[in-house]
Amino acid sequence: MDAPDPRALHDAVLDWYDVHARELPWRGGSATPWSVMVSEFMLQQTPVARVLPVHAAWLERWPTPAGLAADSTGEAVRMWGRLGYPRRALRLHAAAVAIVDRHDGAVPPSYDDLLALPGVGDYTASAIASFAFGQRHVVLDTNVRRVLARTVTGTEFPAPAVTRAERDVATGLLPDDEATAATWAVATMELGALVCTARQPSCGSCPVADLCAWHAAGFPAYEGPPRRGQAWAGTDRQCRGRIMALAREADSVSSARVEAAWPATEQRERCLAGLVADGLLTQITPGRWALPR
DNA sequence: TAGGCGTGGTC
DNA sequence: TGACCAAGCCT
Repeated sequence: MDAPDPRALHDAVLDWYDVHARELPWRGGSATPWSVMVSEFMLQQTPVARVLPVHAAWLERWPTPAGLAADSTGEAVRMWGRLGYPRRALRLHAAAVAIVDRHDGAVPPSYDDLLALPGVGDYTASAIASFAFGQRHVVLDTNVRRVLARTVTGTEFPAPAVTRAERDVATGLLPDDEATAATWAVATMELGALVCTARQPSCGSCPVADLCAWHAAGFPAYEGPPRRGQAWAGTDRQCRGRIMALAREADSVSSARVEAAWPATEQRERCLAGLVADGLLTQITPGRWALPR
């Protein structure tokens, strides 16, 4: 099965998006670049449904990068709530500070300037440049990678890490026109999020089912290397999460409370030290911790 | 580059 | 019911 005709793919995906796009607060003409940027940080590994309320509260409190930059990192971590990976809150705060310092408080439109910000990698820089500024960029997130793996390459899942060949495919498929390219980026992501999903894709209602190489090949099962699992029970991650939950809920936390939450001494001490080293926690007195003031 | 890093929902 | 998954980044 050959790769589908690019124009047919474009037309089908763009037409589908025109009808089925979700209305999200960080989309549409009224969304500011800052709103887009905040959403991209929050959506790194966190589902849309959980991001929505936190994103709204965040923008109400800090409508601009300068507002966040003027507040403490601890407040950012507290507002982050239970989105997970709280270091993202730290990085978003640091990015806001950098935007004030280097870009007069305005989210920069340049991919390179965006990429230089803390917590911004290739995906996030491309996404902000594309979604907030309408530029033409390859936006390769997990959704787009899965859509291209299936429709173009004919495999159920993409490789564990982005390959050169994969990037070439995405680049070759990017529409020439800037505005169309930006819509293509968000439309392919949306298709992956709503239809071409990881576990039970809705091929019956997919606009490109008749163009899809994986479909044409009879849905061959994934044969690549095993995909990375995430250990959880008993890990440092769980321990750190437990401690951070305590710290978010109170002005400060005693060592007795931490000990009750995580009895294993060695691991508890290691995680406490790690959280302090990461800037997520401060030791305010011997045996008492708090979010950074 | 592989592994660490939160949290909760789904089937 | 316990894997698997969710708009990744950093070291």
